[in-house]
Amino acid sequence: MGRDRAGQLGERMSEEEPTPGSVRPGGRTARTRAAVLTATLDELGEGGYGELTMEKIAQRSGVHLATVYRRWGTVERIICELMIDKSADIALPDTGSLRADLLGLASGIGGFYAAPRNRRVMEAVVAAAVRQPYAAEMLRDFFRDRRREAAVLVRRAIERGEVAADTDTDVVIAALGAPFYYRLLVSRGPIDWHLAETTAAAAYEAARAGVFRRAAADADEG
Amino acid sequence: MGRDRAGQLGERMSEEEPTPGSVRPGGRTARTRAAVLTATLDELGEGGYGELTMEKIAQRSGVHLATVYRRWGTVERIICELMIDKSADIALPDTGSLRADLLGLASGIGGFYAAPRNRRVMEAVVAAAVRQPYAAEMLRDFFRDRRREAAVLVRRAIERGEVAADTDTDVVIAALGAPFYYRLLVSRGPIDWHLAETTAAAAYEAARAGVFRRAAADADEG
DNA sequence: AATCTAATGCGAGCACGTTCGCGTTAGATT
DNA sequence: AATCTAACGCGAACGTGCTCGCATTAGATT
Repeated sequence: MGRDRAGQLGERMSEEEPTPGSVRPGGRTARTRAAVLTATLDELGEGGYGELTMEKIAQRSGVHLATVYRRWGTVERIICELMIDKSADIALPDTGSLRADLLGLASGIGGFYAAPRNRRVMEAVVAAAVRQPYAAEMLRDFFRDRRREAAVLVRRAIERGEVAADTDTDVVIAALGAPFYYRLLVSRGPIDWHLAETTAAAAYEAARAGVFRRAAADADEG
Repeated sequence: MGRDRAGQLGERMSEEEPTPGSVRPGGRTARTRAAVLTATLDELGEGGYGELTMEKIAQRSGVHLATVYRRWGTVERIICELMIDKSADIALPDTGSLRADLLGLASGIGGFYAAPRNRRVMEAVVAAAVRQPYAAEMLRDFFRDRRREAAVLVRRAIERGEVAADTDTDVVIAALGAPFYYRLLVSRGPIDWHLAETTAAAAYEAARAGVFRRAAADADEG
């Protein structure tokens, strides 16, 4: 694992100076990394992104401030690495019906963000993405990949004939996820079971109605 | 004056010392305010939230840095005020059918965020909300109010008998809005006509199917 | 086990954001 | 029009975030 971390995070175009920690990923370096990421997660759990500073991370982790700056440079980079690291794989169900699969995925997402700590990490990543371009790229790519993984649910439904063959799988998954992030970032309410249930049902009904077909958005009505 | 500035810039709970600009809102004060908000909007349009600083705002607006600090204290407060100020009323259609009304509202939202400048303001507000509690409150309340205004579309549909009487109007509007903010903040792609069309159709089909009813989320199927 | 050097610890120094006190301006009041 | 004072302009000073050079440590290599 981790034998070549070059190009792992931000934009490293010029082939100079490997990121500290990328050449000797063993023993001490790994401990430092773990200590910093753990400390960051704890700090985020307590105060959130607004009160997160490099100094607090350094103090809590026991790693020297200059070391933290050398390896990550900004709190945003640490947050990005933390998210990829936590990358809590939300289980992809396979029940045999799209409706149940979507509900399972929705409850997985809901369960994940019901934990305040995970919610804080997500908030921090989004805020970081607004401020730093590389964080925005990371966020975009990360979620694109996750949607691609989840798209298999819809492909199976297509094979079963539950939804139209030209259904845009990515859009279905995006439609399933969107309400959670709206609740998380905009309306800022609790993420509960009702949200998961409603969201899954809405995505299902829309998909069944052919709303997400690639060819025509509104094919079967009127 | 200036005998006791305690608590001026922070959270203002205690009934002391009015915010600068609130006592004499006329002439010069109004010009200063307008200059700062305009400058902030321009700065956001160019560099985004990440490169927004009090000093840039002061320089571009021609207002002295100390004055900007005294009246707003943080860029986040300026951003909040800017958003409330811009409060670009997205028109609420009244076509006689829920489907067309939802499509009209969606295209209104889509058209608004298709402008990079408006998109940047929204991004900044969300980022600000993650960092500062009062910005989070403002954001939550602001969007709650806007959803309430838009809920009339759904109420009319209920009266016409298009959807169930116990349909949760707020949830319908939230479902209509969510995909835009997901696109805006997470998947970070362009906000185009197709998104508006798909989103409106999805919300409509789900509402028709009874997904958003208050009593039971999944009433009419199976 | 001896050697090499990436990674870390340490503290000084720099830069920038932020605050403060005081004098001035201009809108409001009489 | 004379007076009052909130709001503003100005520059100095403060604090914090961030960087840099050097010594030390410890993982990797032979």
